Amino acid sequence: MTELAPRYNPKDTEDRIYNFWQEKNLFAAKANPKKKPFCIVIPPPNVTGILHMGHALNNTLQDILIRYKKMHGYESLWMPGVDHAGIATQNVVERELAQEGKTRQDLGREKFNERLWQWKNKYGDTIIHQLKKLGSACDWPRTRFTMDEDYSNTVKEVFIHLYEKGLIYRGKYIINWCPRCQTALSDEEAQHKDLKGKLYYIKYPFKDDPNKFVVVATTRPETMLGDTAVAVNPKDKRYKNLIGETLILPLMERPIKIIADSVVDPKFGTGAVKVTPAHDPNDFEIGKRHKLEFVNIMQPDAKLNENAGEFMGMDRFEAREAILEELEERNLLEKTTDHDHAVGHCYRCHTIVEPYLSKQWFVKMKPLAKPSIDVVKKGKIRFTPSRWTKVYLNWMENIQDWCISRQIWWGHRIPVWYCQDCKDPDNIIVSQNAPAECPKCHSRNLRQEDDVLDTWFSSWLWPFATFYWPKESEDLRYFYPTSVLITAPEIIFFWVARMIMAGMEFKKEIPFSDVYIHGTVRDSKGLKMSKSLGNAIDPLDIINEFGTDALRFSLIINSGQDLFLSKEKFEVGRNFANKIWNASRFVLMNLKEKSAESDLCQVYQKEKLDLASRWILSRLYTTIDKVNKAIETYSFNEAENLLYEFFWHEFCDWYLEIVKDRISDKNIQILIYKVLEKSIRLLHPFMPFITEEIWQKLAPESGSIMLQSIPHLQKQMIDKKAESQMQLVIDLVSAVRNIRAEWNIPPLEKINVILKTADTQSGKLLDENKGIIQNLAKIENLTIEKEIARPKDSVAGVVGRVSFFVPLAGLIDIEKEKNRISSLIAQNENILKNLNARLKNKQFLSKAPKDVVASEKQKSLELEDKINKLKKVIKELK
RNA sequence: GGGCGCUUAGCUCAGUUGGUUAGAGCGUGUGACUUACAUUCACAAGGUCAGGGGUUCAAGCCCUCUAGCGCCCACCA
Repeated sequence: MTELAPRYNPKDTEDRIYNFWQEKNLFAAKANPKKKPFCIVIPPPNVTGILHMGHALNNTLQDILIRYKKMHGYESLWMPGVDHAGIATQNVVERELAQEGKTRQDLGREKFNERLWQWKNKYGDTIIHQLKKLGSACDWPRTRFTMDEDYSNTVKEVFIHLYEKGLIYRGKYIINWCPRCQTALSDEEAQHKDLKGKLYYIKYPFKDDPNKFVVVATTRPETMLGDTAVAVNPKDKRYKNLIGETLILPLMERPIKIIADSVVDPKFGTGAVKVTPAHDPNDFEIGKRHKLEFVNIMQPDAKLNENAGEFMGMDRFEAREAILEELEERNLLEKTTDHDHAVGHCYRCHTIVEPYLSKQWFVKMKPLAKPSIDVVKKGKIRFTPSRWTKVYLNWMENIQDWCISRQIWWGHRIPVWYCQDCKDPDNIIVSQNAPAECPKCHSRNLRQEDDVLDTWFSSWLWPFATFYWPKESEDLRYFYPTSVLITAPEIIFFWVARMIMAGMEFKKEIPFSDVYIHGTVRDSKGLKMSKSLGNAIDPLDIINEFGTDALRFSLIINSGQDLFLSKEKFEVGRNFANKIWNASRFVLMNLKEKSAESDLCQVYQKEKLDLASRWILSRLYTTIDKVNKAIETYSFNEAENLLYEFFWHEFCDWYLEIVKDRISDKNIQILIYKVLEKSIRLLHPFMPFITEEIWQKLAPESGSIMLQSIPHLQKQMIDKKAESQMQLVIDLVSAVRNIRAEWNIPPLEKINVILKTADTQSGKLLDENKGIIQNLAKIENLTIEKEIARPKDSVAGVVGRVSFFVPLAGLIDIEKEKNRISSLIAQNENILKNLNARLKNKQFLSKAPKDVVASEKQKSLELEDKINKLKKVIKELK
């Protein structure tokens, strides 16, 4: 009754299967008091997102858990959504505009926003379609967007709450400024990269004696135009008596004072540091302490402004060169040395960011951090792998205030209005909706804050805002706190930590109990895979060539640490899928008794089963048990290894081969059917498409595989005795095959094998499984003797307590055989020597646990027996 | 400057709480159209577990030092 092609073809099945799931509404979940909830909120991909390997890994992991938990009886919800990704999206649309020769300013805020929405409506679903290609079992009708109306209201609500609590403030500070995106960034959004830079030593002459100097060292000479002091350490003897003296800032010819401040490190550079309060966070603090002037020399696009004198209009790096040239001309550049230092880069466009003085909005983080530190320390939220706990805590304990305002137009506009008539900059009106008038002067001339909020200021609300909080709902009560959050390491600060803080602040509860941090996807050289590096493997290409299940399986089996991927690595998954397919094909081909299922209980009576069947069932249930445990501990690669090993190397390589010649036996058919269908169910969370396709052939009447349960663990089927007995059979077959290969006996040429064992148990066991052994090792005649001399012209081996001989008239080379056996003896004697030394050691005997000692003794006896048998063989070899 | 991770077969990696003779996949070699699957099957070769020191009856695993690689954080201009 086979209907299966000889090869698995993912293209024939995947879209059809996915549609089938969707039509049957199998991804939907809702509050169900009869079941336990399991919920994952998706890390919302950017609306500009295009599926990359990181997404593929991240979402496969989530999908595995969602499907697994559903099949484990949970009400399993995967909440999907998309992030508006302020800067990234605005950049995309601005690039589009640039092609038309326009800027966003040309359009104006309103028109530009219309354009952004148009873009979103046209392209914003791309990533969702791609997630569907991956097989993601998200409850799609719930899909949320961080700029949906409800969601935006939640964001405003939260802003107002924090403002009223005194946790939001506005002020002029040094922030990270991206001159290309022309917006402020948070500390996390400025990524530090080590650059090979230079340290320039510049002479600042004394006002009173232009021939004498103080030399300062700087990496950014252009900022000297904004210097308003030179600072030295008060304890520095070299400069002590110069404190208070006046220098002339070269180029600007401005008098500046030498001041003393203890932050100056006397060991760095010359021990004298130029102070630029408007362009360096350190200097900003010094400036405040010493009431210095704050001279901003830059425009938002990093070109120098009117405060830069003759350098006005130059770009910052152009100015750097010009300034150095001029200093050199004037003989004020003492020297230049190489200097490696970390420089911040915009995480969206990779432009070097500028420390820039500007008025921004901030959230005070320390009060929010405290409860979030506690819940992790108390273990209410657990990180896996656990080492990330420390990373989280370290960041939380040193948390800085969060700059949340962005000078872009795509995002949640800050719900703040200023009265244009009050002329009081501190008169801030914070409100959900546009206020009608100024509460102080009743003027209607109000203006909303231009800035929008950091994208992460909306995504930190994700675990409850997606459920329409602050509205109460059954779903929110049922699914919150969610179960586990799965993400990449670099997202811990951006998102995970902040979600925990938001959860504790607004819901007074943790947002999730587990955080699983997966590795980074790298190429085979270890570089992070990215489009800009051109080293990315496109998951959709892999899906196209190998299939989605192959992509998923290969990714997960390589996960655990960082993943080093190359295209060839996806062959594992493809080959395994094909193996599953063909094993199923074989089973279905031979399954005549479809009704046989009803006889299952009878078949399952252990005492009625042959050894191999007891063995495969024991292996199956052991695997089920271990896979369950692996998933519960987030050891996904371990789970896949277990499944791979069991299905391929135990079920296919041994069991199916063993039963092939008895395939007409009804009970055998039932057994292979049952082992297969249980394996398919257990495999489903990992390889959803192929398992559904096969399931539809195995049990079409039952609906989708997604509605089935993970096979129930039946401990009584785990049979260690059967496993060790079967091992003897396997070892014997392998040993005979080895001899065939060793002596170049063609695979099809039948041979005779004589077993010799005084151990009646082994003898009986092997006799009972004679047929299997003969078949698998292609043996014509297998005879079992209690005592027999080595047959003439035979080679020998020892397995367990059994010797065996293979007569090979004419083929045997006595010397070769002698050497082979001798080296076997030597090998074993070596092991025995170590073992016996241990067993003679009084310390070992007294201190090691009894069972260890006992098993070592047992081993010693077995080895001795084996060596004796081998020695006997060699003796007879004459 | 702190913190973390990695170093195990030619390559990529597993290796639970310390307990046999350290495993897998790929690659390599040999053989096979034996077929549910050549995206297959059988067999094999290949490792002083980065190095030193320590704890222990027992160390790939625990402690310590060293070296190399990688990542993260940090205001040394």
